[in-house]
Amino acid sequence: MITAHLHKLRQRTHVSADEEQAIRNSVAETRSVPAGRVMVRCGEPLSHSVMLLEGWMARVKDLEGGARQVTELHLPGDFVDLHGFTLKRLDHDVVALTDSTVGLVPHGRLREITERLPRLGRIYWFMTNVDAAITRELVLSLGQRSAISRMAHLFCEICRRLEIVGRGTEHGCDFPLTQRELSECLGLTVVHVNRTLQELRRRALVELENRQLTIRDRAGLEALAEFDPAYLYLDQHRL
Amino acid sequence: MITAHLHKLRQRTHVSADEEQAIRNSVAETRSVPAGRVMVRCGEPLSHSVMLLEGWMARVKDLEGGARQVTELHLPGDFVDLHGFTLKRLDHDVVALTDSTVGLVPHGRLREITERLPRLGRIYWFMTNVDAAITRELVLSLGQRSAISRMAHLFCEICRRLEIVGRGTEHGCDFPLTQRELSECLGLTVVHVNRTLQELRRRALVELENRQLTIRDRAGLEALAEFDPAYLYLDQHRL
DNA sequence: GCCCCGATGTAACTCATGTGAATCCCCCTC
DNA sequence: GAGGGGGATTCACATGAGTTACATCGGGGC
Repeated sequence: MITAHLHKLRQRTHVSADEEQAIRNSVAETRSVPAGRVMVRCGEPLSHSVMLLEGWMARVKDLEGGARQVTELHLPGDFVDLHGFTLKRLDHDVVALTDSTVGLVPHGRLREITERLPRLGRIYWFMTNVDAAITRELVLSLGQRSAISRMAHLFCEICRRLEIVGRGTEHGCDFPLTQRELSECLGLTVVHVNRTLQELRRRALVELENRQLTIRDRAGLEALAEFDPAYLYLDQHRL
Repeated sequence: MITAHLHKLRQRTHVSADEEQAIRNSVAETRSVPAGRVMVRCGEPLSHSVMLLEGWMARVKDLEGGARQVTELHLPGDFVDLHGFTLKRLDHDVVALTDSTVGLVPHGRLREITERLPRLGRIYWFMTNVDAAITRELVLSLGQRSAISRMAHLFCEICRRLEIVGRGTEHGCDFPLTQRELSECLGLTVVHVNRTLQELRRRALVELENRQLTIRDRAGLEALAEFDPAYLYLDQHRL
């Protein structure tokens, strides 16, 4: 269950047996979460962090008029609120997009890790910095990329991130979001998401049907998106 | 010189005498940097982090066609690339927007801090997480706020952040960006920045002249922006 | 088998923002 | 004080994306 998380870490750096044991011991409890549930609520005091074992979640920020923006999508193996360990409360909600399974990690255990296994502490610091890099790339998308390039970029990113945890291939992956949720990720309206999706299909780049993403022309898609995975920091790091 | 940085930290948490000493000792060298210089270049291997002592800098990401997006503005007291300590290379450039002074902090000394002063390590982890929160708020702006609300939000944020380090008041602050740079922060064209600026002036909310920002109606500005400073985490934290 | 309801698909029209110039205005320099 | 250059401003026009309104599809409940 926790293997996705370990895959994700080992993609980026060595994890010793000691460190792996500490990670396993850090999960105090696992829980099922139904789709739609608010897993972590904006502003509430936090005493543990949530490791996503199975399913998809999203960090969302709302505006008064009802507008909603997804700030980051979370896939199996991600900590959805590791930053909550130092921040102690979040500036956004975390909601389950699908039925999910999570592991709860008490902040006390994370704190011990920073005291007893400073290297593992740096690994987790690193992982929050990778989250931040993903968010910066989204800023670039929202600020400068056209709707179609933006959507292409999201597909490239998600598929690549799923590959790492053994849930996607170069030809596609599960993609359980509705067009409404997709629109909240991309800063577009549902109608325009629909148009853009059709344009991607018309250009024979991707197909999205039945919550399944099929990539027909990966090179073409990545070119359209100007996708460069460097910001995911997928190579090995000394930490 | 380093006082802005200490102010910024002490706004958020207690810093002991020991910790303060470690911070002061961490700066190996100070340097002057002219406006326009690329301080840290995307992708280059890093061996130290840069603390901004005086002046403004920006993290920028470029697209092939020449489009450029600022992902975060940096003010005196900020580390511009503390995340580089764990990432080892950046996914963006850092450029000086004004003549600046910086302190260089070798990664070795940061590493020692995580080993010998784990609490100070957590404080710095916390600070990178605050940077990430600022970036998330920008995602919300770019994805959902209108041009005028987006610009109002930026003014609210910058002024508040400058107040903390003693360089702004509730009535305004220095604002040395050109309209082009402003457009790169907001994901707008220069022309539309100009229009929007005039609309803000017409509504008697702010005035921007001679690189000086004057806030005429703070409550009105914050309402227009839906500005809630919670995401800056300005209260005291136990770390 | 039928009804609901959410998700998806389409079309027509509107509007915020982008494009591409031209002009103006300082401020600097020679 | 003539010339130059970057920034600011303005205008006319183009367009990508939003809005509104409806039609269709498809699965789940009864």
